[in-house]
Amino acid sequence: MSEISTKPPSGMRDFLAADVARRRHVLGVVQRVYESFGFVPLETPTIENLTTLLGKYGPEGDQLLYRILHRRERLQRALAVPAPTELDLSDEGLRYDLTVPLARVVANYRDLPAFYKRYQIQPVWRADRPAKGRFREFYQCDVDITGTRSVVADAEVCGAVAGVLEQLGFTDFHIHVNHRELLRAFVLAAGLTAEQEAPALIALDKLDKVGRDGVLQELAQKGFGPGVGEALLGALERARQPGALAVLAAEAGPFQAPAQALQELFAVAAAGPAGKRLVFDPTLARGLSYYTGPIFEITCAGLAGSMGGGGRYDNLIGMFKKQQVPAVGFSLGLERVLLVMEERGMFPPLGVGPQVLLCRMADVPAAAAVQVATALRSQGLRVEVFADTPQMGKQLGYANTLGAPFAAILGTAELAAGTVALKHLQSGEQAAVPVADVARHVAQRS
RNA sequence: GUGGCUGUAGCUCAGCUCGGUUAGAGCACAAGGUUGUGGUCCUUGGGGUCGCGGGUUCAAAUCCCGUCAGCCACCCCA
Repeated sequence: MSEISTKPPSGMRDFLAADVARRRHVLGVVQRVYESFGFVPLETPTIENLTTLLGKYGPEGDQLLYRILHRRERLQRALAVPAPTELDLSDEGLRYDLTVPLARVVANYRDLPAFYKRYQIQPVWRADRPAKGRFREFYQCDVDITGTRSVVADAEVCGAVAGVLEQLGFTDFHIHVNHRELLRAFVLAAGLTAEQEAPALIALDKLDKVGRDGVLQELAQKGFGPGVGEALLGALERARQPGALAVLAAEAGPFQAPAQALQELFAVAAAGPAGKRLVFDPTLARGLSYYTGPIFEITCAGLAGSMGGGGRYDNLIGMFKKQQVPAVGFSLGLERVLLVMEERGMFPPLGVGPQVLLCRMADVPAAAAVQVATALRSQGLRVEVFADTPQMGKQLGYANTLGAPFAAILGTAELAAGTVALKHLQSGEQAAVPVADVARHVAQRS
């Protein structure tokens, strides 16, 4: 194959007009709802220094970073050393999420508001293996609040994403909630060490998918004793029972503080759009290493992964400056939302392309057609001028291809009368309409 | 990272099991069905070194090996 591949890189996509319209529809709702919560926009560079990105996501995350090669002489120098490593060859990478860039920004601009509420809608890149609903370039829609440990902030970020999904027409999503300290308490109570926490949590996260026996099997494979697995699972299953959170919150001990924190979160969130969506899920773990408190994940029937996730990360900003700044955030995955909406046909009619195709006879000067088109556009119409003058059948056929609802035909008779022959393509009805009245006619028939 | 499936025209695919005349269909595209009217219909046409490389054979889209790419399910994530 000597031809150059015309496909976009693996895991990345082109968006044609209809795709862009659907994406903009969702993004418009996201932006409107986020701003209604008082969040202000932020945009950061595509590229960050590797020192900013590395060590924030855990080892799996570092592995998935897109790295940018040194340029020119620096690359030559780096290649000259024996057995150069990734770190020798690159100094920058594509951003992996929007949370770490936010942490950098908060650490960098000391005159930001004490309680900085920012939203950010930008693409991120992960060198992951592509799958259904998973891409290497995808958009995240983040809301975060820095500078406060208040449960109000936790409830507000949940409320913002719940508000977005409701505005888009979702009725069956849930926000699973857990607490990192609660998880740790369960693991320690079952007799595991702190180092065993991570692998144990990964196994537990699969409870819904592989079932009780599957989890026990995986725990056994990882070298945990059978008693340990049973103890852990038993405790978590009890925690899943209705009212269990209240029991945990009532007992003095390591479970009390995080359980009370979650109770408070549920109580405050109940007053907002997230209220009826929150469900306590003691098995929720989440992969990113920077979470410290409550953690969230959005699930929706029929979607394998999650539509979004988030949590509290009180130590991340402190990695960029001496002073610790607490923070909490939530991220919606645009393409996950789009995937479900497409499968369910949740999009309203989205106007794409011209409303009117201006067709002209061969004996009408091009300038006259452009002049009429300009007049129509000043009425607020989306108008395309057919560039050439083939047979009228060709021009109308093209109007069909475009999906334009109207064709405006301009011949010498219409030109002299100051009208167009306005044809409604679907009904075939056609009438002589003064140029000044076209927008009104289009509005009536649309 | 693990397991499975699929690569034939711009798109969706048939043909492959049992190798054998110029590799097909539908859709899309273009021209025409007479020159100011489309969507249906009819006719005609352009377009493919059958993903790539190697092997077996007189002969490979078809059988074998490798490779690349895509898809699906796990894992993980948004």
